[in-house]
Amino acid sequence: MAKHYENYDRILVALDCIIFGFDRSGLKLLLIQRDFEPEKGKWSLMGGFLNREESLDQAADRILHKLTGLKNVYLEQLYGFGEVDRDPVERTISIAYYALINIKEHDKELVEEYGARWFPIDDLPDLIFDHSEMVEAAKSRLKYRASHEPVGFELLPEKFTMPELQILYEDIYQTKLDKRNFRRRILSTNVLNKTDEKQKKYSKKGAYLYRFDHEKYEEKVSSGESLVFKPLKL
Amino acid sequence: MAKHYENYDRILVALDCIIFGFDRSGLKLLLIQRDFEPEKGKWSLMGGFLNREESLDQAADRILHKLTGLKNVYLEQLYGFGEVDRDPVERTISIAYYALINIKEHDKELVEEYGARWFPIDDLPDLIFDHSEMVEAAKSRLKYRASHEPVGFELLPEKFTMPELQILYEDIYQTKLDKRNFRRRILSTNVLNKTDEKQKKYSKKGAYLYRFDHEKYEEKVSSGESLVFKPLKL
DNA sequence: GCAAAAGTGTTACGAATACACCCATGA
DNA sequence: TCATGGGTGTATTCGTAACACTTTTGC
Repeated sequence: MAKHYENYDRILVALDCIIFGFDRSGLKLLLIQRDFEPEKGKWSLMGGFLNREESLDQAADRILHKLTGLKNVYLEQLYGFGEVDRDPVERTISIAYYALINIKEHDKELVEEYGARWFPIDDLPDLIFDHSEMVEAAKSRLKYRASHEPVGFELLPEKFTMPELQILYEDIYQTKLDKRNFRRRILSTNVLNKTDEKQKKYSKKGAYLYRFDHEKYEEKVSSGESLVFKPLKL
Repeated sequence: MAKHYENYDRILVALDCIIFGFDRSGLKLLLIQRDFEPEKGKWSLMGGFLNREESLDQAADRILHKLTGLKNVYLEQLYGFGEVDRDPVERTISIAYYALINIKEHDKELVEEYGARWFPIDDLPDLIFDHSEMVEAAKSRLKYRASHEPVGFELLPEKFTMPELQILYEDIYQTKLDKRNFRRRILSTNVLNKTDEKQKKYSKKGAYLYRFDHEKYEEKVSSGESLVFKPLKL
């Protein structure tokens, strides 16, 4: 620690958000098209700069809100990217955050205004600066997180079917999972409530809708039960 | 992302190092006594500020070197701490790094010069600012890391005994481990070489010294073997 | 009646755990 | 000779993985 603070460099602190969404066709990322130089026209993560009077978390929230119109979404700090030449304009560091949002709920007008688009996680365009690196880090963090905590539900609507949940996990883990083993393990956590409604959009037979039970989950966690959402060994 | 960079705040970026060491008596942390206001005389992590012309990793390296005299040690970025009022002097954010060093190898004179001291991990003094939070984060990251990769060896001398290795893991995981199960699992990874030397300092019988085989480990990793250093379920 | 997706149980294997005694040596 | 820490093997349990057929219903 320094004796005085006067002689040190003040630096631009950026924040970049990796925004995950999910629908039946798979896991997706929300990207914007940069409308200014450098790298104008190229795809990038939604970002912004830290203001002196807000915390890192608040700044990330603000930036996410600006693009999606959403508040109170799952948002976790990922990593600080700090190569000297990461931004050609000026020395910056960037703290990357990743968000899990319900893809149905974001503000489509805002997204349009920003020239943003959802991309399938396995078919992303080239990104500016070190943003691809950030995305890779986010994917692997999500993998880890999803196998320890029920974050998957952040990406789903309130009611969802088992096949949907399975597609989500398969996309997160990038593997095929066995239907029977998957159901058994997910249901054995005892934090899903089966409704008697059926989702008939995607099949003739229809699939039962389930709801994640936050209270039951919190109960289990606080009673020290180690709840693991690991539908396969990784 | 902003249209222009001019109108944004430049901010002090600090780095703080959680420095782990280990000897027979357990896992330890190297702390310094602040010799300037605010919080003069209180214990704190070793820290410093990011210079414009160095990366975050380089800055962390530099700061660690300044206190320990060591280069090329295990150093991993932990988390960015960014509450508005975390430092009463001026708005700063701090990127915390944690280091695993061989406690025998650091420069004792430097450490003395800084008024630094090793504290047992379970008997730490109060720390300034948000440094206790950083330490907690480092402990849990180390736990995670140690169960997935052989980082424990970073904390040990080149040759070490099974009982020593076990004490280390017990300290990291904060549990007692079964001797037989521990040995079996560690040895089953096949990346330790037994020497025929015995360490007789701590027992009459003496304990065999082992060496970690970096090449064998890299081989296994790159051949896709999923090597797990998890001596118990957590 | 058939195509398409949803739903359901059992067996086998391997990993994790629990557990207690003998060994070597210096004092 | 005895106290101290080092070293060793087996049986059991539990979780994970592999695997195939029946159900429902819209067309």
